[in-house]
Amino acid sequence: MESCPILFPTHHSSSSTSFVQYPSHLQSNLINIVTTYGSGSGNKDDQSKVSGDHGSVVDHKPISDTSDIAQKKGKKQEKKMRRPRLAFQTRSRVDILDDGYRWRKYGQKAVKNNKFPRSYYRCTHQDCNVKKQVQRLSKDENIVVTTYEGTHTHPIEKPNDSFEDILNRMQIYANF
DNA sequence: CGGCTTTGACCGGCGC
DNA sequence: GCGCCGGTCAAAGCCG
Repeated sequence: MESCPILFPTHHSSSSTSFVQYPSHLQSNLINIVTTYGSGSGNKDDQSKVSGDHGSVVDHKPISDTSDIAQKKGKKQEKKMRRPRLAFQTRSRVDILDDGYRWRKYGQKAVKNNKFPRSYYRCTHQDCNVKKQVQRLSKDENIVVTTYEGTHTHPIEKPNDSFEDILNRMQIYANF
């Protein structure tokens, strides 16, 4: 996997097709980028009311409006905190890509159509609610799909060559 | 020792 | 209502 610098096109502009070189030490080659928005998945996120009580998780305040009761009937129309979701596929032998941020694994679940489990990570920051999930495709063991959800509210910790630029581009995509 | 991974339980949404 | 399915929690243990 080493010494195979792959280029991937950034298709943000219709005319100019820029390429970003992928460092070989990342042991991964970017294949595809898909940006979606959390319209379907609700932001149930942390209810902070588990049976374990006094969980005192992050004081994540929901976006409860004044007329939340009235909205409860309508619901699922707007709001839902459309946090941007960015998914990109890489051809890599390792699941965890060092993107410069520190992640804490908080779950691992097996999905139906894939024999490989999906890992859930969260950015280890107090105010940073960025999550990401990593999954390896069952069809191609070499393909790893990494999905980012949210936007970092703090600067990157370990700048990583081109990866920072890639992430920066992704943020641009995510915003609009 | 501290931070992180592991792992089963739990929970909410959705479909039957 | 029940069970599947995907996402999260949290106790315990691992590892530098």
